[in-house]
Amino acid sequence: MIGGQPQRLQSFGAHSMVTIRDVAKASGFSSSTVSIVLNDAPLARYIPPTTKTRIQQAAKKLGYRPNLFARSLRGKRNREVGVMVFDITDPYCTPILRGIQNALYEGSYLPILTDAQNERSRFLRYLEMLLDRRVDGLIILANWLFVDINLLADLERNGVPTAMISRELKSDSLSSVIVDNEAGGRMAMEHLVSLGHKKIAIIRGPKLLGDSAPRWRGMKRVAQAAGIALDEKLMVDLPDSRNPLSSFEAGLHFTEELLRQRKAFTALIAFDDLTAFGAIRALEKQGLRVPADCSVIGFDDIDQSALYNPALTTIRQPMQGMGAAAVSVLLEAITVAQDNRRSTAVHQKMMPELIVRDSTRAVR
Amino acid sequence: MIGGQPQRLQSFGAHSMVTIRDVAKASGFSSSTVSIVLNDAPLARYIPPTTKTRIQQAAKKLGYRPNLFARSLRGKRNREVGVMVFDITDPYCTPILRGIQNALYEGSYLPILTDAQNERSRFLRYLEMLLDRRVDGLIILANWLFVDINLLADLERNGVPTAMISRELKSDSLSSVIVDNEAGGRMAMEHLVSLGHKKIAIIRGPKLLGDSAPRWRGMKRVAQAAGIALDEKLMVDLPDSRNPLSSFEAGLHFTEELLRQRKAFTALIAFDDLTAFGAIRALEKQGLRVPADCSVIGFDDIDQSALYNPALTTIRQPMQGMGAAAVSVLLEAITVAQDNRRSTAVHQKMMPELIVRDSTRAVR
DNA sequence: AAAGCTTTATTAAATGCTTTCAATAAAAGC
DNA sequence: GCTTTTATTGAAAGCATTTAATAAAGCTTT
Repeated sequence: MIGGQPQRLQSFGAHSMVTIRDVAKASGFSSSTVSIVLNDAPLARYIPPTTKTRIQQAAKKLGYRPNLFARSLRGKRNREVGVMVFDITDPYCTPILRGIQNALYEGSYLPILTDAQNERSRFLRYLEMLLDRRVDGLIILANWLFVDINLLADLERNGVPTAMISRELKSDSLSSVIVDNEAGGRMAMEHLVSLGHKKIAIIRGPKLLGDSAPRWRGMKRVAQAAGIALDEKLMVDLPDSRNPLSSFEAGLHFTEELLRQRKAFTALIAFDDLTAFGAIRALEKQGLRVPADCSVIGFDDIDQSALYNPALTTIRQPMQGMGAAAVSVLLEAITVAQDNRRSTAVHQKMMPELIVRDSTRAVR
Repeated sequence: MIGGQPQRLQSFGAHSMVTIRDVAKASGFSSSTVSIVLNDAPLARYIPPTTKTRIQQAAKKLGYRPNLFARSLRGKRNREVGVMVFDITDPYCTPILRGIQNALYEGSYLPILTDAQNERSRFLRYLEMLLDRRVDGLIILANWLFVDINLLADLERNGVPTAMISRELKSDSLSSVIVDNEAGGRMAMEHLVSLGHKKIAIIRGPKLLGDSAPRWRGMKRVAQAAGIALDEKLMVDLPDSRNPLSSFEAGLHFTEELLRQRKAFTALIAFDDLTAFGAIRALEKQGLRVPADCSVIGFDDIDQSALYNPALTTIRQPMQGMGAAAVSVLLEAITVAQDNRRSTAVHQKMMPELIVRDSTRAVR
């Protein structure tokens, strides 16, 4: 036989360069047929089983793997999704990423992860890189403040299907998945009320953050309904700072402030778990025991809250679920976009859950 | 004009389809010239500035972005790196990911993140997907047990430049970056010894884990040198289990065991920070205060250790640095591979650092 | 000043690999 | 004998990069 291919060890070297032509040659059919068979394209209907198996076997023997560059070049899709995070060190991200990962895996998509490190310029640079790569879609984990109007406009303009997690959106081209913050606020307050607390300190979120207001609203409603007068002196707002690691420091600082005022309180609602940790640190520093002298409740239920000392009572966001939900919304949008239909954005709100642990207790 | 292109709004839709031809047409040169100019290829030397600027301006005006599929198809490189993690919820990962991300960013590479969720099958599937995508390189964060011989062989065979973090390797095709575990063990023990502790409990790592032995060796050496007799009764090994979240539970459980034996100890060295948290929980449950009644020291310095209650004394792994180091080793290997030179693996060992916080104290 | 050689400037065409459309050929059905 | 259905394929398209080739201009040399 002239020009016989040398036997080659399967998959030696960099996923060796077996092309569709090689399979064609080896099976005795044209590359068109091979492509049709291997992709089970519509035309495969006309191809007899014998041919199919012969091609499949040849492909297998050679260890053929289609070149995805070529495929994407032709087919305009990628099976890659850009996942943009503002600060990957934020423990809030991790379970969401897990959820995203997992859901993408089901759909055989791969995530390109970018971590903006809270820098706007990085975010934009990454956005550019991802669009250059023609990702099929974008998931944005807006765990930070400056997802402003301009940014949203940029995102809407690029026309890539996009789902945003943790930021309430009205857009009808960008989808969103958020937790029901108001319900969460209610739950926190209800829990404390049910334990008999009346003098409740509250560390509210930064004004600029969309989560802050609804949580506060939820708390207020419940307090009102229970006939509890919330004391403005027992409340602070976290600053609109940009460093989330400082949540802890902020909790520490503002709790110390509250203590300094010597206005008594028996419970404290923190904006999130890290803030709660800070609050606990401050209380213990003063010699106050949690929960004996003061109950503390957080928000999020990040992984370490269960391990904290004391284990933290908190409002759990279904983070993995939110990640998964974002993916499913996105994949839907992607298929719609691929059919050139205009997709309409979905806005999903998920229920939080009260997790009672050891940092809250009935008032004495 | 027959068949004239309809005017199309710039960058409308998905990063519109401006090709190099369009730039060629607009600038009045051929696509070859455009390519040469825009990439500053060797031949650009012969191209006069006037031409260059004309082309650049045209490219800019049209908002031309080269199609990376086409480029990768031709050039065989991707500027994507696969980052494989065994369990993204392990807090140990996060700072490493940050380090990787950051270093890749400098080199204009993008990471595809895969989270094997401690399942071998997922890992293999992901490996396949990444190789299909012809990533330029692979970074593997081996923060879990079963990176066994077979797996390593698989990795060596595929021929893609690879750097492994946190697993000691002898391979001369796979590079590795690890912490100097023995030094870490020494530091932990030295610290306790310097505080006057003599009765020291130790929760060692799982036998199967490469980190365990050297850490233990380090501790032993220091104890020996200081004339301290380590009591086998005060030691346990973590089980070779597969769920890392159970680090905490394991710490809790084994510390309770130790306490049940009623063998006195004034300090405890935990295999890692999560184990230390568990140990602290167990001690406090018994009414023992940390560090007043017992000092506890961890290993890793994950982010939450500073926030823990009490703030944890620990041995810090330079996690961001390790991530960055892995990237730099990898990028080096990638360029070598691209020149078709045979790359030789690099094995880097980084120094840990003692971080003294509030969980250790001089013995009474 | 003509011929020959370099250097400069530009491009046509080939390459990378797959998918898909239109076309052909053969077989089957009426 | 003519239309469908079945089976297969050539060629085009997708887009950028690179090589080899061409063309023009600039220098030497005799």
